[in-house]
Amino acid sequence: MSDALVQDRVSDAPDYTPRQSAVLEEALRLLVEGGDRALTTAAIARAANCSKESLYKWFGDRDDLLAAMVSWQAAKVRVRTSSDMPADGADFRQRLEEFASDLLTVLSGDVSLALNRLAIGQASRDDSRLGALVLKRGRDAIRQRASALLRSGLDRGHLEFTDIERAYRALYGLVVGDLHVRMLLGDEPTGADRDFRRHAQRAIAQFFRLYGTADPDGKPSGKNHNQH
Amino acid sequence: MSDALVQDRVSDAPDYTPRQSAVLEEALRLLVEGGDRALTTAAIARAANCSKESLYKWFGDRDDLLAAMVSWQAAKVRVRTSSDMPADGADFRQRLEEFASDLLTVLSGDVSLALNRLAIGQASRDDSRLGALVLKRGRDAIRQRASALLRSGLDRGHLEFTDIERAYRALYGLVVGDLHVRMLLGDEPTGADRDFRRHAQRAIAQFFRLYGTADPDGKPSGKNHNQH
DNA sequence: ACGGAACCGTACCGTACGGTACTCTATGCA
DNA sequence: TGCATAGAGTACCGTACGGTACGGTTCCGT
Repeated sequence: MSDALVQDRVSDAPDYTPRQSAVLEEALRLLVEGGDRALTTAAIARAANCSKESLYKWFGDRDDLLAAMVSWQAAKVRVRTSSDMPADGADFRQRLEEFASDLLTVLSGDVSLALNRLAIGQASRDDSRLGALVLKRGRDAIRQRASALLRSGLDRGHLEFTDIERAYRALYGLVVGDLHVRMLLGDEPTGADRDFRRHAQRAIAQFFRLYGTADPDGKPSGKNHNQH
Repeated sequence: MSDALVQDRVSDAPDYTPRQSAVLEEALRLLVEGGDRALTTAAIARAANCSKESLYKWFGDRDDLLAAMVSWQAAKVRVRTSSDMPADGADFRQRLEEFASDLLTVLSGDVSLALNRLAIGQASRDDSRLGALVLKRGRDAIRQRASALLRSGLDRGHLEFTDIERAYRALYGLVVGDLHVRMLLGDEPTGADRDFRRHAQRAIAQFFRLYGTADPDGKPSGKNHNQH
């Protein structure tokens, strides 16, 4: 699946006209402010100053429009895949902390929460592609970035693991915990949870205690018990 | 919030008549099989062989009926809070593994997923209590059980931590990872993820590397770096 | 200046759902 | 036996939404 990265980037990201982008932007605003109930075709047309007929001409179905919203938002959020690889151990650790902090920031964003709620709410409908779309454009993109980072840490000897999937899952779990689902259910994170940088640092520290090598500059320590 | 446990147990668990319970059961079946679209008052009445008028008389509003479904399911799932506390370190570890395995089993259950989807889908509506209800009756109940376990491990010297909230969050994260949200979005866990017992064991092993004392029979080792 | 395409605003249609009212049956009680 | 209450089944109402059709306006190419 990773060998089709470039093709995905091109074929899956339809470029919308400025007008269409504006419409999608208004639709996202409506969704964030009023939830799925506010996201009627009439309301979108009104908010975007266009006619319903144009909506159907530009995006096809209503479901197609929802899908376009996901694609559009995913394209906007697409993180800068920092081209340069981390230099030393301290740098690598900081990269991980940045990733963790970014992850928390993205997941707790208004638009992300609203879109995830929408997709989850429709996940039961068998004809809905929204869930799969969010998984692909959202979570898998995040996993790609994390996996690249983890692999680089492995190659440089900052990390030790055999199964990158397990390492990623632990990383994600330590960083996010149940915060995401709580927020999806409408829980507002309380004071301590709002300090993403601090929490990211703690989570990464724990991650290093599980998968890190003792030496901050590389050279596996052999102390790691993750394989058996 | 923990000092009101018994009161909560009593006042928040309305006991439904057998007839009402049967209706709620049918409603849950409908929800699982057809999603929220299938959960119309007419469909519920038809499935439960009762009249819509009776539905409104028994449960009030439609939202009240949804809330009743959550309460009913939560009461059914209410875990046996194993009265006896773990004996030695091995026993304690097994208790944690059981908790982790149970957690994964519950979260991946049909009804749990359907109800969480329903509540999340409505979390944007400002007048919906479903999200808060699921948080309280579902997740907080789980956290209570885990917290009791963690505290017992701390008291007996199997674990070391200062902030039980952080310890719980790490535990939850290591066990669940992003599996729950993936499933909520409609992703079917692939082969390896289905083996909950194995995964639970691995997660607990990692948790012990973060919060466990070296000695399996107690006595803090001082090797734990979780506080600062 | 003319013709046409794009498109906004609105009206319209069919349908589906939440909620209510009404009729008819059965069961319990005096 | 007569009566009352509960409840099933159904018809009904208002509303809201997805989707389509139509008139009017603006803008562009010729």
